[in-house]
Amino acid sequence: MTLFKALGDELRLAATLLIHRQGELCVCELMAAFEAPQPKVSRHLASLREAGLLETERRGQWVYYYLSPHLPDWMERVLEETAVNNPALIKQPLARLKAMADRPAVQCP
Amino acid sequence: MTLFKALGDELRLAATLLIHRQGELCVCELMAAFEAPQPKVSRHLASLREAGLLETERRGQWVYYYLSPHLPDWMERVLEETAVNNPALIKQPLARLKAMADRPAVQCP
DNA sequence: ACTGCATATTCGAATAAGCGTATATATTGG
DNA sequence: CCAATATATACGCTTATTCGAATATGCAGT
Repeated sequence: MTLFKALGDELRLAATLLIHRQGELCVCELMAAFEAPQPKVSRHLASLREAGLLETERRGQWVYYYLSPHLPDWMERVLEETAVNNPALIKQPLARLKAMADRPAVQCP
Repeated sequence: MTLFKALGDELRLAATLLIHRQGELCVCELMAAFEAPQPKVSRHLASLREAGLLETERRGQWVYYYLSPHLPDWMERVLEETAVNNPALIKQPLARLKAMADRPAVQCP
């Protein structure tokens, strides 16, 4: 049961929720959303991946993180409950993400 | 969002689920269930209480811990999901609890 | 091959968590 | 008041986490 330890850090929790909300995000987008230095973001994403929560796909120079499709249903429900009931956790990061300039590969402009 | 940090420790998570399952438990029952020393149990329970997950009621020499009635519904659902999908977490503690001798104030013998 | 950008990793330092032992507090029953 | 039991807290120590700075890797374009 490493789920809760993984979500026990504020940045990791918010990043997970933001990724859940957005489908997928690359490191530089998360840096912008959380105004956090690159190694910090990278490290936390790595531990989320090691915990089995996230998976990655390299696309050009960017590495995209998304929720693991192998996540047990109950864990997805936990994330969903958390997201629905704590919108404040990602409100600002979401705003900064939308305001981000030179965002790579935005799906719907 | 201190919920996940509180549940990030294995003993705290299992104790919370056991209390959720049993309604309420005193410190010595949890010591027996987890075969853990008293200060350890006491400290973890204190941090769960500080996190708002548990409340206490002294009854004679015993202090009973139970899920806070003020827990937001979504947190209760998270606990429920976790309990239902991770029965192994409390299986042995539950067995030891039932096998416990001189258990104080058992509701239904 | 070289440069620039994105990401990952390493390193040492700082901080926080957790533990066991010892001690303090509360309650009960003499 | 005293002894016994249950629980809480304080202390020092060990181990984990987290961090920033520096460095390494990987890909793209020239």
